[in-house]
Amino acid sequence: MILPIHQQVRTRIAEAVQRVFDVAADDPVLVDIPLETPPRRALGDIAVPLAFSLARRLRKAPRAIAQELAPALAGVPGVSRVEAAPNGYLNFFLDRVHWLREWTAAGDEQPAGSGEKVVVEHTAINPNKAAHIGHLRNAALGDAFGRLLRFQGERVEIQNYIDDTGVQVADVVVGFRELEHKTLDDVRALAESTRFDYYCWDLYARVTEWYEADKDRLKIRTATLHAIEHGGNEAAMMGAFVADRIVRCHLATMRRMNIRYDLLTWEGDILRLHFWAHAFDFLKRSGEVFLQNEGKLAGCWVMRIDEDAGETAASSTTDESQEEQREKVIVRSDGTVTYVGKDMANQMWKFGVLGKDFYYRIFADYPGETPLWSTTADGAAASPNAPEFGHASTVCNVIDTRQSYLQKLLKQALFALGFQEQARRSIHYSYEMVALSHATAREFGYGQNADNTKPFVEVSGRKGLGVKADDLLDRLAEKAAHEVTRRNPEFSAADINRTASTIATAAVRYFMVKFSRGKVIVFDVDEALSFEGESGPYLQYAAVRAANIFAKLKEREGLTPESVRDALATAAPDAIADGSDDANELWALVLEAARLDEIVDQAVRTLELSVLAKWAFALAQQFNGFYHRFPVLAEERKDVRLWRAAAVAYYRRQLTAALALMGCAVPDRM
RNA sequence: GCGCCCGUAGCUCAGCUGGAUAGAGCGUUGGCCUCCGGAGCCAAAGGUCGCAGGUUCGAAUCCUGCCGGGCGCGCCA
Repeated sequence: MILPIHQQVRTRIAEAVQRVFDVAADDPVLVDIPLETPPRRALGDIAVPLAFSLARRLRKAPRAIAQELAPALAGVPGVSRVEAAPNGYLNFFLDRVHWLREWTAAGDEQPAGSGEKVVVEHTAINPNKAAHIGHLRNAALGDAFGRLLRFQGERVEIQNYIDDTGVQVADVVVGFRELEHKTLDDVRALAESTRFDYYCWDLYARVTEWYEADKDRLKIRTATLHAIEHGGNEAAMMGAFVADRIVRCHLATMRRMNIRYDLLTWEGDILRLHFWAHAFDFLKRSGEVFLQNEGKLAGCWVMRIDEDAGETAASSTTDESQEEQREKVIVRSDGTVTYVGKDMANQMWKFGVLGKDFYYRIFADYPGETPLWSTTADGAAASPNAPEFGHASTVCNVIDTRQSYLQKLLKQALFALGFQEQARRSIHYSYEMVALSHATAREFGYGQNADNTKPFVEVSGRKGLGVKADDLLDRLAEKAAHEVTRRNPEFSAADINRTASTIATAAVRYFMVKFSRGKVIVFDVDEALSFEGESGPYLQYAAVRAANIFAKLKEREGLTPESVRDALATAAPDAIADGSDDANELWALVLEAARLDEIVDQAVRTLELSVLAKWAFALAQQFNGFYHRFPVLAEERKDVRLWRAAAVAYYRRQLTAALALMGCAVPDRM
C-alpha cells in the first residue's frame, strides 16, 4: 500500500508532461514515475527526478524541463506547491494540515491483498536439542516476514518443518541407548525431571565425540536411522518421543519470542503417506530423474544439474576430461530417498500439485488463539474439521544461505516437471549465518579450541557449540528486570517479570532483524545485551514516552488521541504550517511516520527486513529529538499543544505498528 | 576449479529501482535532569566508499578485471 498522495502525484505529473512536452501517455518514462524522499526535508516532501530521464529524450537541460513543468503542476489536491530545484529535481510540498488530519483520522483498515495464499516456512530446527541463536535469526526473520505480508493484506500460512526421521534425532536415540543404556520409559522419566532440550543438547555433542573416537560406531547410527524410518520398534518410538518433546520445547522458546505457527509438517508423515513415491512417479515420467547404470553412481536415481544453461553451450567442446556431467543423487542405491527428494515432495505438496494430502490433528491449543495444527499419517487420529493447508500460490522457504544450492535444485526440479509457475514462485529467503565472537565463545566456555586466526567462532549444534536461545532470553530478562525494578519501585513482581520479558524479546528480535540478511552476524553477548543506542528497548522506550504524554494529557485535561484528532478540525494550523523551524520539525516527524506502508512494501520487495528496522529506529530517534525540544504538556498555546499531541499520537501509532511487525510489543511502562 | 555472498569512520553496520553535502550505533572528548521518565538529548573528532578500468549529465550503487575474506559444490540433512 502506498500513500494515496503518491498515486495522485504520479498521475498529475504524467498529465503535465503529456501536455507540456507532447509525450505519449504510454511512454515508458511515464510508467511508474519514480518518487523519492529528499535528503533534507527543507527541500520538499516528495522529490521527483523525472526531468533527468526526460532530458535525453527532449534534448533539454533537466533544469529547464523542471522549470517548465513546475507551473503545470499547480492545483494537485493535497499539494501546496511545487518547486523546480536548480539541479532539475521537482520538489513537492504537501498540504500539511490536510494530511495530518487525514492520517490521524484513518483507521486500521486492512489493505486488500492479492487474495492468494503465501506459505512461509521457517524455524525448522532439528528436533533433537535446544534452539540456539542461529535458529533465532531464522525464526525472527521468518515470523516478521509473515507479519509484513499479512500487513499487506496477504493470506499467509506459517509452516514449521520437523525433520523427525533424520540422523540428528537418530543420534540422540543412539546416545540414550548406547551411551546411557536407557529405555523408552527411562527417557520419558528424564523428560519429566529435567530441562529435556538442554539434556539432549549435551548428549548430542557427546554422541558426536563418541562417533569420532571410533568411526565403526557410525554403523550403529545407520542402523538406528533405518529403524526409525521403518517404524514399529523401540528406537522409532524413542525417536518419536524425543522429537515430540523437543518440538514442544522449541515452541515454548519461540513463544517467548512471540512466534507462532499454523502448521507443523512432519517429515515422518511424508514418508508414511508415501508422498515421495508419488513425486517419484512424476519425476520418472518426466525423464528428469533416471536410473544411472554406470560410473560410481550406478544404481542411483539421479537428476542432471544445469550449471546455468546457456553459457556452457560453446565451451563444452573441451571435453577431454569428459567433464562427467554433474548429477545429483535423488534415490540412493539402497533405495532410500535423499533429503532433496523428500523436499521436492514437500514443495509440491505446498503448492497443491502433488495430488496427495496429509491428515491433520491439533497439536496444541492455546487459550484465545487458533490451534496449532500438525500433519499426521494416521487417518483415525485425524480431525474432521481441519482447515485447508497448502495450496499456496507462492512458497517462501526461510533457510540460511548454505542451502542455496539445494533450493536452486528444488526450483529446477519443479520447472522440469512442468510446474514453471510454481518454480518461479518458489522463493528462497536466504540469510547468512550467526557466528560467535571470541569473547562470547569464551564466556560460554567454548573458546579453547577455537581457531584464533578467524575473527569469530562458528555456531555448531553438533559440537554443542553455541548460545542457547533460552539462556540468552533469560540473561536479557534478568538484566531488564534489574533495570525495571530500579526505575519502577512500585512494580509488583509480576509487573517486573512481564515487562522484563517484553523487553528481552524486543532486544533479541530487533538485533536479529537490524542487520541485512547477507551479513554474517558475529554475535557478541555484551552487544546483544545492550539496551542503549540502536536496540529494541530504545524503540520501546521511544513508544512508551509517547504513551506517557497521552496518559498525562488525559489525566490533566481529558484529552485522548481521538479527542485531539477531532479538535484538529478547528485548531489554528500555525504550529504545523507557518513555515517556522518549529512547524517544520513537527511536520517532519509526521511525514516520516507516514512512510510505514512504503517501507513495508520495500522490505517485502527486497526481502530485506533491516529496512524496516532501520526506519523504525530513525523514526524513534527523530521523535526523541522532538521530545526534548518541544514539550507538549507544558505548551501553553492550546492550538500548538493540540498539533503537537496529534503528531505524537500519529507517530506512536506508526512506531507501535512497526514494532509489532517485528514481533515486539510495547510495555505500558518500562 | 566453478557458483553465491561480503569488503563504506577505530569497531559493528545503513545507504531504497544510479541522483542533491556518504549516514547511524558503539567507543572517544565536551555539554544537558527544580522542565511530558537520562534505556534519553545536544555538540566535537573520525571516511583515498578494497584496488584499477569502463558505462553517463551524474557511480558507494551498474559492468569488467584484479586483491582480500566467508560459504557452498556428498549415495549428510
